[in-house]
Amino acid sequence: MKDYNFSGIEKRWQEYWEVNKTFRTEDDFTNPNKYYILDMFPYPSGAGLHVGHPEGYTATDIMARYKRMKGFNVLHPMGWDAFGLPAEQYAIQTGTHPAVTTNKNCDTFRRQIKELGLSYDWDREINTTDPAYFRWTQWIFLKLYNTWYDQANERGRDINELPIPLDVIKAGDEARKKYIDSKRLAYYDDAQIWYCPSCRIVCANEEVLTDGSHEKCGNKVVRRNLKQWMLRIPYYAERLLSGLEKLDWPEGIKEMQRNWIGRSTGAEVDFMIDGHKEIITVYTTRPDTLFGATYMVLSPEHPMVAGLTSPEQKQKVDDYIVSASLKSDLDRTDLAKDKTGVFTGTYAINPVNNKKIPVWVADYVLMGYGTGAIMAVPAHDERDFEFAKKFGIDIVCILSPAIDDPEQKKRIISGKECWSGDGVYINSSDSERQITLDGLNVEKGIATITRWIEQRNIGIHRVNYKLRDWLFSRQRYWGEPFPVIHWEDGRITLVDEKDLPLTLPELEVYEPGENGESPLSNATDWLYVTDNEGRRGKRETNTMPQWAGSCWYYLRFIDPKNDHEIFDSAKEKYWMPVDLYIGGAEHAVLHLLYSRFWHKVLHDLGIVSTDEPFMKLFNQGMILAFAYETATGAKVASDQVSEKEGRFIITETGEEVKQIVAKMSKSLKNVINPDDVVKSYGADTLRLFEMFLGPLDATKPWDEKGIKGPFNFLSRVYRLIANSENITDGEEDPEILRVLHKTVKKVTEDIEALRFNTAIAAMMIFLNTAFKKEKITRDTAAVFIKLLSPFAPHLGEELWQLTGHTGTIAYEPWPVAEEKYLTEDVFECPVSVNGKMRFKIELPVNLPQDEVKKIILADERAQKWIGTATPKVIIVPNRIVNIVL
RNA sequence: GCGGAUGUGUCGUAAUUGGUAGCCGAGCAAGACUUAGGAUCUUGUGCCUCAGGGCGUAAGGGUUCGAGUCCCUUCAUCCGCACCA
Repeated sequence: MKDYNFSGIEKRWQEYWEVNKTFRTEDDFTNPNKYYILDMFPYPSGAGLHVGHPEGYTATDIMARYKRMKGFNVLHPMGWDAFGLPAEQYAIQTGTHPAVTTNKNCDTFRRQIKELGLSYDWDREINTTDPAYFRWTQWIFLKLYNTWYDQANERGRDINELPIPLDVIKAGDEARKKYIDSKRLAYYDDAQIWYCPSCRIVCANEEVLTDGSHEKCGNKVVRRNLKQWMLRIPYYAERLLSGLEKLDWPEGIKEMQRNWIGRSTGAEVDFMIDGHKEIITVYTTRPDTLFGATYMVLSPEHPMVAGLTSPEQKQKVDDYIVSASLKSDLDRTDLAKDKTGVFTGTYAINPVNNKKIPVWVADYVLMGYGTGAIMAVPAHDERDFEFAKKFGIDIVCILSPAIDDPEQKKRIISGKECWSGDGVYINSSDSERQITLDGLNVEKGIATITRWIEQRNIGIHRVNYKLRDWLFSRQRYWGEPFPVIHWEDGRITLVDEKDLPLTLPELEVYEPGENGESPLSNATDWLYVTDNEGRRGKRETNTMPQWAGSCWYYLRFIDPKNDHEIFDSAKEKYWMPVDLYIGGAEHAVLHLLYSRFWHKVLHDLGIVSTDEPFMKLFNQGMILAFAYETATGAKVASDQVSEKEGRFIITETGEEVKQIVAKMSKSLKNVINPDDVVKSYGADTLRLFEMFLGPLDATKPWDEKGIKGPFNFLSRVYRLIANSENITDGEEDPEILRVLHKTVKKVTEDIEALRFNTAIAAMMIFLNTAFKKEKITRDTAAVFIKLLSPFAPHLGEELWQLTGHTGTIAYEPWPVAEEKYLTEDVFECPVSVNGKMRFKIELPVNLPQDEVKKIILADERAQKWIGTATPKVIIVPNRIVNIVL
């Protein structure tokens, strides 16, 4: 009897696929059914794969193989997001060129991935660090630089089509240049940025955690002012928001993107300043509460603070601004902290009633949002309420809350409690200015006051977004160089398209400068350039962030070897959009938002044909692992721990430890390497196990004990089908046929819905049935092998060959469930009494209801429950019968 | 605090979407075959039980002939956001 020798089988078929290029994708435009299925390509770290990687990769692989068998032309590629800090850190420590480290890591990843039997088209492999690739990343940067956003038409356009206002033209060349620069999607400017002194790197807002630490290293970041490249993503905020609606993405991810974009509607309102000529414009979502505005707050960074501060208050205000600038973001945003602020000594005039209200400076108002100034309505805004209470500012209630509790209502109206909900306005009239809101509700109030403000020309309806300009440069070596030259006369030019790629120079030292200069500033030969007129210039020394390469890689897979254009547009039209994109939820906002942004720009420029890149997105859940810690919290490596009578002890010392479930990480010493699993059980078992663990999107703990289930299953499959004495050529047993076709139906539906765990369970049920019968026909075996092959492709190929077929199973037609085997003529009808299942009775399918009733009521088991009563009988045809007493 | 999700045996999970709760697997127990088994094959396995049943899907309430599934309240866990005016 033959036994399941997985390592031999897997090696043989991996070689077969490699030699025969089984999974090479042709750009066969005659097949209208294309399927582009994509994994989030990995950063090839030095540690190699962990078992989380194969989860998503197996899911897409099953789908890809299934679609091929369904006759689709499938694009299923893999590549490397290979720029990044670790290789550069290693270079700083050892002097090894990051490219060397990167290539080594890619080799490891490629080997490991190939050992999982994933059906990628390796001819399309890409690497973001390859100049042939980043040439086009730089090319896109040129496009961003040369694009402006036409707000009227809501699309990006070539910078040469930018209309220049007359007054700018009159002001001369310099003004014209400035104006154009102010409209480009990519611009270079002083930016207040976060800097991580430990990594010596500038961080994007989104790389800084709430507690003010750098997400990469955990050390505290500080504020710096540096010249930086920025991208004007907020121009696309509205389209990034509305575009979400037609996408088949998890609701949670869409919601996170919506929150990140942070659209709000309200109004900008101008306030005159008592004794000054200037006007302060505030942004508010509640213009209806103007009558309750009892003070105003400017952000410490607001440009008008200095000018408005009275001489008596100057010292205090200056001190406050300095102390605010020294605060970390943690201190500034921590809710537990008391609000702080100082009075400027100046008063603004409330436009609805001409009342003077004090102007304060406080750091709870952020310069980066709205206008950096607010009107404060303590009675109807929690933050203002807290601030007003602390500093003894008036709290004027102008809205009677829509609540029943009379006590609470009293507190709110007297200004002792804050109310931000709906209600009816009170004290909100001014006859002189012809405005009244009294008696209205909030919705009507906002509409009324906004109209009034606009009519009086003191403000305007306004939509605001939290989304900020994207800080796009890093003081690093191992990234795409910007194709930019800064000339001695202060001008900036971009490297010509035909001179791309601009490659990285060789360096001796990778260490960044003390003040955050990039290591590239040491590359003197590379750095300095002179143009035809003898003008001297210096190359941009910043490099692009890691997001750059991953923003558009899905487009390069379409035509990865094209050396004269980014991709062939006929191929792009055929393959785009990505039909299914699977990856971790950690990229919910950044990668997916940035990609969508670039894609929309490219779409506006006519470079891509679709408005959105990823039609369906699915997040695989994280795989957690057991970890162990001692009473003092020290982590103990999993392989040093053993179980004894339900307790966990360190094998060597006998010390008891606690078992916890946590994210796999080096520090917890609980990372599981797929190589070990492949070695002991084989890749097919690993694939099956990861899919069988639970729903693809659930967070699941890795418990290797369970791997025996899938392993036994595959062994049994092999023993049944590989041993020819079990395979017959006669008529199939009707029960096997019925179960087989049920399995075909179930597996097909489950794959389509990404429910691989239940698909596997269905195949196990089939096998249990077949195993009991001991024999199956060749036809049955063929159908079952096809079902199994996307999940366990090596075994699928092997059994396909052993049952007398030649070549690969990868393009064999997917089986179809035949209805005639699915319908049965009798079924076990459950009978419940008062909703509780009591017994089952065999009934013919589609028996008329009165017949059913007659049979059921005559049954002695029913009689026992009914007794003398006259029951109501509810019949759900072919499903259940309920007797109600 | 706000937003999203989840809660079912000892464990991972399943349930034709309002119709038999616990499929499939792990673990455990008993047995068979074996020189041996961390192999293989049977069988059993939610809890309680006076053996007729009773109780069970985080807790409580509701709608329904019928609720794991729908509605309300509460609790717990996870994820994201967090002074965005």
